Amino acid sequence: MEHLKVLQELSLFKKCNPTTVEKFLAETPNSLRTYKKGDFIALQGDPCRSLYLLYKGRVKAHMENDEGKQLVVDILEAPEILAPAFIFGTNNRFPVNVEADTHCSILCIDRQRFLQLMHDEVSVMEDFIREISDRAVFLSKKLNEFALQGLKVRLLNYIQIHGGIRNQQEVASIMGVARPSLARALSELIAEGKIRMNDKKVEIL
Amino acid sequence: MEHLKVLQELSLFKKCNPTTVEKFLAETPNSLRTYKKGDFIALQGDPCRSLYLLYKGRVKAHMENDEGKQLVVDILEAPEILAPAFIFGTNNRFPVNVEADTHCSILCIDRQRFLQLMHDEVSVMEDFIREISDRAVFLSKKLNEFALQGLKVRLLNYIQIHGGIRNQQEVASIMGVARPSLARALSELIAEGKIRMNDKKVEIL
DNA sequence: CTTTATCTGTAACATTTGTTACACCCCGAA
DNA sequence: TTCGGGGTGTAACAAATGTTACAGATAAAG
Repeated sequence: MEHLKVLQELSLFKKCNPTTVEKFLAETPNSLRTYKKGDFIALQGDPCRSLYLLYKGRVKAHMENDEGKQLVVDILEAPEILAPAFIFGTNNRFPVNVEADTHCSILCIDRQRFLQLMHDEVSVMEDFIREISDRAVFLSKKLNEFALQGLKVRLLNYIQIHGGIRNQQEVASIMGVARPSLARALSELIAEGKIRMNDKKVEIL
Repeated sequence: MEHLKVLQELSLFKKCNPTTVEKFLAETPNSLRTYKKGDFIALQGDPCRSLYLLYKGRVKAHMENDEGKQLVVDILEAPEILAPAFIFGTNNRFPVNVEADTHCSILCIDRQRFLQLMHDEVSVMEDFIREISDRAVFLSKKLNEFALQGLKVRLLNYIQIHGGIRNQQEVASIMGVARPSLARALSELIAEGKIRMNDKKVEIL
C-alpha cells in the first residue's frame, strides 16, 4: 500500500489528519487501475462517477473535433486529482479524452464515499473546492487566450512559463495549431526581436 | 427584505431548510449594492473575496485583450450566483469584467460566513460544488468551441440554443468576431442550405 | 560510421477572419 | 413629412492560419 503515502502528498489532503486519510483510503473499496502509455483512461462523453486519483505516471487531457483537429488541454503528473470539476456536475461527463502518457496507476474512489469524507473533514471540503475553483480559473485563462489572443501571444506565454520548446509537435498540439504554423510564429517572433533561440532554449527579450 | 424570497429561489438553497436560509441571509452582515446599466460590478483582476448574489437585474461577463477586442463570456439573470468559481481559488481574482446590463442589485456575503454555512448545511455544500462544477463544464465547452470549431459551427450552436438572432452586434460579441464576419457567416450558412431566415427567426435544416 | 527515423525550417497556395467602407432599410423624433 | 440613428447586407482588401510539400538537420539504431 505504498500508494497511500503518495496520495497523502495531494494538496487535497495536506491539511487533513494523516491517519484519517490513511483510514479513508484503506477502507474505501479500492478500485485500482493501471494503464500503459497510449491507453485511454476516459473518453469525451464518458460518465464520470468516481473520484480519480492519479498516483503514478502522467496523463494528457485532450479534446478533438469532428475533423480530427486536436487540442491538448492539460498534462497532469502524479500525484494529482483527475477531472475534479466533472464529478459533481449536473451532467457529469468527461468533456475531454484522458490518455495515459506514461504507465499510469489510478485509484478510483466512490463519489458518495468522498462526499462523506468532505462532510467529516472540513479541510478536505475546502481544499476540494479550491481545486475545482483553480480548474475553472485555468479554463477561463485558456478561453481568454484562444478567443482573444493571437498565436504569437499564446506562444510567448507558453515560453515564459515553460522556458523553452522541447518538441514543436507537442507544443503545436497545446497551442491548437498546425506544426508549420508554430514554426512560422517562432520565426516571426525571432525576426521581430521578441525572442532569441540557442538550441532549444528560448530567451525572451 | 423581499429580496430574501428571491434568493430562496437560487438552486444553491433549493434543498435547504427555508428558515435556515432566511436566518442566514438575515444575520449575515448585509453588504447590499445596486448598480445602474453600464456600471462595472467587477474588473478583470479585481480580488474576489465575497459571495456575490445577484437578486435583481442582468449582468454580462466579458473579457478584453490589450487591443480592445472583446468577448462576452456569459449573461446572467437574477437570481444567480456571480462568479462562484473564483471566490475560493488560490488566486481569487475575477478573470472577467462584470458589467450591469440592466439596473442590478447584489448581495455580498462574507466568504467565511458562507464557508460556515456549507459546513452546517450539507445540501448547500453539495449544491455549491455542483454550481462550480457546472461553471467548469461550461468553460470547457466554450474552450472547445473557440479552440477547435470554426465560426459557422459556433454560430449554428448558438442558433440552436437561442432559436434566433436578435441583434447581430450582440451575437458577434459572444462569438468573439467582428460584426461583418458574423453577417458573412450567416450568408454562407444560408447559401449552403444549413439554415433559413425569415425576419429574425432562424430555422435550422 | 552508416543508416534511418524524427524533427525542423520554409515555401506556395488556400481558407478564414479582420477591417474599412458604403448603401440600404426601418423606425422613431422633430 | 423629413431627418437621423441604429441595424443590416455586402464588397474589397489585409492579416492570420491551415495545408501540403520538400529539403536539410539531428538524433537514434544498427
